[in-house]
Amino acid sequence: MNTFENDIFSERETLFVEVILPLSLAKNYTYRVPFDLNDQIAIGKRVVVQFGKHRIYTALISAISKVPPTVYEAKYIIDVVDAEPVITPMQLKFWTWMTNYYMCNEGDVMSAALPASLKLASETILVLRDDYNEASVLTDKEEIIINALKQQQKLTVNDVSKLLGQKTVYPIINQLLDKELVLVAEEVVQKYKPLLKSFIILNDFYNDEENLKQLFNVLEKAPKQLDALLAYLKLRKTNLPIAKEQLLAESSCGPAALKALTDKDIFVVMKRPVSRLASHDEEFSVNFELNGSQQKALEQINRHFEEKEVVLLHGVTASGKTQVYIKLIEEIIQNTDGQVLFLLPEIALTTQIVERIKRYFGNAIGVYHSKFNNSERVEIWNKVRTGAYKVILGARSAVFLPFEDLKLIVVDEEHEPSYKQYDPAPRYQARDAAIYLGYLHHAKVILGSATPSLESYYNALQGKYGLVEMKERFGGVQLPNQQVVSIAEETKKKTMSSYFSSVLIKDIDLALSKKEQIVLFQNRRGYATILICATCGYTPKCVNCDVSLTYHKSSGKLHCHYCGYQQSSINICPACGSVHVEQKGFGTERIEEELRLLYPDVTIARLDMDSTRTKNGLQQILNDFQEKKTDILIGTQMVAKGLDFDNLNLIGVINADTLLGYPDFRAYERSFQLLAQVAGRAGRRADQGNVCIQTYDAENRIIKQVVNNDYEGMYNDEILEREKFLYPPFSRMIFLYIKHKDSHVLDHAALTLANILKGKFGKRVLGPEQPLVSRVRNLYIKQIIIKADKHTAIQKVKDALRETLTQFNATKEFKGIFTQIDVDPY
DNA sequence: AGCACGCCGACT
DNA sequence: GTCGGCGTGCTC
Repeated sequence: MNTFENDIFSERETLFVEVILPLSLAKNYTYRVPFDLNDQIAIGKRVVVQFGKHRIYTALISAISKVPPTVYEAKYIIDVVDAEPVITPMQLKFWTWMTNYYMCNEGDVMSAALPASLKLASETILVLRDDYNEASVLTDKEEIIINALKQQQKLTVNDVSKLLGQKTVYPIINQLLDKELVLVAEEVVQKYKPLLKSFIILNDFYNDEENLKQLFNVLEKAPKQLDALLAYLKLRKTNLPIAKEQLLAESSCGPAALKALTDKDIFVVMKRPVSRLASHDEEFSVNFELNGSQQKALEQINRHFEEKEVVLLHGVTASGKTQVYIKLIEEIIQNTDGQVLFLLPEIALTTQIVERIKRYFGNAIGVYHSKFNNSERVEIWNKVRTGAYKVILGARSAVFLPFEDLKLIVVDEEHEPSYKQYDPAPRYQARDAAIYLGYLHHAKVILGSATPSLESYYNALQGKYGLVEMKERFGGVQLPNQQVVSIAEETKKKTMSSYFSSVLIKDIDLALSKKEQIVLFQNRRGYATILICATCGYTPKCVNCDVSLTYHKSSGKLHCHYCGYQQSSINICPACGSVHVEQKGFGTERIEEELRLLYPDVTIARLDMDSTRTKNGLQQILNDFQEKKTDILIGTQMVAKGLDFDNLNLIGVINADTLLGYPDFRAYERSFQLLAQVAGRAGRRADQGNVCIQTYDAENRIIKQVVNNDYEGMYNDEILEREKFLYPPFSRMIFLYIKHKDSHVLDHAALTLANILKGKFGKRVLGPEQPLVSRVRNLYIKQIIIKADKHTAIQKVKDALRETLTQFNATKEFKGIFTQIDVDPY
């Protein structure tokens, strides 16, 4: 770079950079580059810029130009943060695609993609001026600030606010600035600090044999120090750096002796950054054999990969898909230098599958998910970038990692709804984004599921994806024996014991007698769903949202699951004064309680969002179950995901109807997937498992298809419905949410907007409708749906929609209206 | 996302 | 009068 031409270039040219700010802004901003930074800027590097009056942000350079902006004067960038770009050109392409496809802002994508620590924090800081003039006349408040500054050198704006006990402090600060008493210093803090560890090195002087001998003589009188030296010399033979605590552990000396040696300059302490991540040094052990159907599946996948980019692996539960993935990954990392991305639903990442894969790939594997703290995430980020990690196991956000050379992407449980991000923007579907990421890297993509999403299966049948089926369970284990129990019938015969049918009770008794474990599934957390007054029908509702409050017995409070609002429970109906307030509906907590009454001597645990809130809560509950400390585990959807227990042979579904009744075109597909997934947990080892599904609607076709393991039947029925009503995969959907605090203003705005859109897109526009929850956090919500059939150019629709919204938002009448777009809202 | 500016009601 | 609340618009 240091050619003669470049030097001229860097001194003479005035350059401008377009930057992405980590904010939800509709466009990017242009800054001017000071001459002395000219040779440091590059696309993908971060720069420090001032944005607005006082805020300092780290922005990312997305383009460099020599043309100054015409309508405004660009501010200078303050500094360049990185020596090398942190974002690759490939990642920027990926961001651009995501911005366009999901109709969000580049800043949204940047916020989602970068670990928080790579975005620098800024705080506006006040300092006393050097030439501070004591003689100035001060108001009381000014004096408070000045005195505080004298004591502690610097204050943030926030500090001042607290100090004075008032919110509006800018006028006062401005006065101080005007009087030339204080200065505003912007301090950008790098949040990420590598973990430093102390290492001990012997002063080079003593590497000389003679000098070392003399040292031994000198240390005769200090046995502890001598011991430390001997331990050091012994450890040094391993040729590994010697950590301070390691030396302390190896020798009988204490920190005092070590300090003495350091003070005498015999030892030198060096601080070096080390990895925060526990490393797994186990050897690769990949010598397992695939069974016949797995081997066949592997061969078919590889054959499809010769001509197709994406293959759908449809394998029944417990068919051993994971082993097939492992072989595929192994082929990549043994034969190439490339990387593999293995996507999993968040919940599955904390469980056994991760352990299993770690066992095979040891140190070359990185795990990335939301429970890691920032420092850990940056480390993983860097290791992906340098190629130290060959395999990355991650939840949906792992698609943003800086892959160098991606060769294969595995999307396990590809039908999982958790691959979709709902809030905030970017509202992306990680499975679909992964396919695009694969396209960018020329990597192959494998989608795996026992119950593929209708779209993926449709794409496979259409020949867009390769299709590979595995219909045998691993080790020839039979599919569980599934039975359906009609709650209606048992209620009539009065054979129900609270929520449990006589059939389920019998099964539980049998399993307990055989010392087998049981999982009961209820798709609802909390104790009772709602409280209802038996006299007048009053139900307590959330003050901010249009939903009934859920009663949680453990806290004794009513909770809103949408905004987190809580209030104490009621015994007396506030509407009519009646004391007959009853609980209606039942969640996991209530089932646990009822079950304890029936089985007082049995250990029962509960697995749901409430019982796993703490960091290790989930792992603890799962470990207890694994170690057979728990007999019965009651859980929500969480129990359906990726759990694999040897001794689990009975699964009870308390009430399958709650799933089926959901007013959504995907309700049946989702119910099938969930029930099949739950049922698949039973009997994964030698014995045939048992599944007992309780329902009011025993004749429902989905229930029958679940019992018969009839995925194709479900697919055929559903795909006809989808075609008839023009739902995906026969159309593309865009949801538009319109929000405002006043319901009348909202109604009017939504209607107007819908009419504008109908004028442009005709009958493809549906609504405005009232969504299921029509008010959240004090904002009323309306929904407009755009359904574009397959022959519509979706990009044109998006362009037109964006234009319409820009115009709409600019209309005076609709200024306060808040719109949100969700592309592919599923 | 912040933060200033402007308008409005409340209170020393 | 000033303080604080909230709505609105802007940031290269």
